[in-house]
Amino acid sequence: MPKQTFFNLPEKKRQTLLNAAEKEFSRVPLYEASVANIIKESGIPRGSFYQYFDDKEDLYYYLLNRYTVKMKELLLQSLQKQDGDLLGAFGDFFAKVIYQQTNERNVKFLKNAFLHVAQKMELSFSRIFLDKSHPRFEDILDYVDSSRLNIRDEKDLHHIIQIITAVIFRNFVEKYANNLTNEEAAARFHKDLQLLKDGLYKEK
Amino acid sequence: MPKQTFFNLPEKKRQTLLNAAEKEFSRVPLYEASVANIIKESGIPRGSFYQYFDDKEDLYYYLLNRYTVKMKELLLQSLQKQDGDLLGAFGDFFAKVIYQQTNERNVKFLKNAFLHVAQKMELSFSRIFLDKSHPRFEDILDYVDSSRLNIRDEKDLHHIIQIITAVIFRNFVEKYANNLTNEEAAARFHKDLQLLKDGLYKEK
DNA sequence: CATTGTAAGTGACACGGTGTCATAAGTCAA
DNA sequence: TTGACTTATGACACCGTGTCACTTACAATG
Repeated sequence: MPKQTFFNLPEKKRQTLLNAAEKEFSRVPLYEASVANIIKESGIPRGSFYQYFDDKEDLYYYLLNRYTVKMKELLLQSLQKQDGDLLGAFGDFFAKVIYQQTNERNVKFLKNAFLHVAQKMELSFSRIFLDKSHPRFEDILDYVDSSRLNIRDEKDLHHIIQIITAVIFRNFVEKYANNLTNEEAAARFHKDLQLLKDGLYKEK
Repeated sequence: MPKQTFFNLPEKKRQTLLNAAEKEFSRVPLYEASVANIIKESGIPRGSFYQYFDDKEDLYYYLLNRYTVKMKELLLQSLQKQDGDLLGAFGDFFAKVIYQQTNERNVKFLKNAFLHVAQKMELSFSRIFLDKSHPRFEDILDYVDSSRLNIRDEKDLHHIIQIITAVIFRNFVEKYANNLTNEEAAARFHKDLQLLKDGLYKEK
């Protein structure tokens, strides 16, 4: 978190700084962004910057957090609008976020946030399952028994693979982030698979 | 991709370099890793390193790709073992990966790979929905109509939220990575929600 | 209003990492 | 032996980070 000193700053100076930061983080992802650019843009001396923030990341996650707070607000609205229907609310929420981002800078900021994270790593990971150019194996989809799946065409199958990839990925993250035992991690993932299989909603 | 020069190297030298690289990338995530350490460890001159690789990332993704190739092999085995049962295969696969990683260096390499990516960003994102300390709002779960959901207890609800978070996150990534139109992105996400709702499997 | 103590501001600088480039060394065929 | 090409090498220019000794601002106090 930014230091108290930062919050004591006159409104205008603080805004100038945040503005310059948002500009820089919209230009490039976190690890390519530089404090040098932010202070040049905002005219803040280098020493002052480090008076306010521990480092680049400190400022970045402060900004990101402001975005997520707004998102939470949107999700809540969606939930109320949809009378507590969870998936309906998420659908509404997703649309709201993407349609509402008309400010180019916001779009780029979010783009960098989502991409930096995922582009290289998760995409490389999901390529395991979908990329036909991956060496040594025929397309893995040939081995899937589609007859048991709730799908109409190949496109649906891709959706299913995407969903499972996202979920298994998150399970790996959780296991490693929280140092779960193998048993605990396997149990959690099994539960997720069960829910995916049967559906998140009760049968009508 | 590494240059041909790298593959022309004598086996031993190449192994020494890859070994040093894996050690460094196991020690810290990609953006904290340094070429300096890798060449010090392997005794390769700096100039040579840049003869073989464009940069740090070039080498990193080459290593990561070797991991994913192994994973693809494992997934294929699981699929065959489970007679094409998709979710069964993924369950088997997940267990195989986590139980099989007994080499401490491998574990750390994967840990850094999964975490670097996700820890900060996606966790910050999922906190929107789960973190009670997030400002300004009562716990969002209070607004969810649980009666429609296929759950027995609060733990199940958390699983459901985790699943949806993973899927919506991936949808944001796809939208921004591939510059999907809002309509296309919304349609894809809607399809995912439909699948989640009804379940990935046909009813028995 | 001078004094003094505390908080904030500042920029030069030491440090460390990156990628390049001029030069040296190796290889091989004529 | 020579020439043409490929590979090896490490010194170096460049750039960004975070710190620190010093300055300035400001508020409380006698």
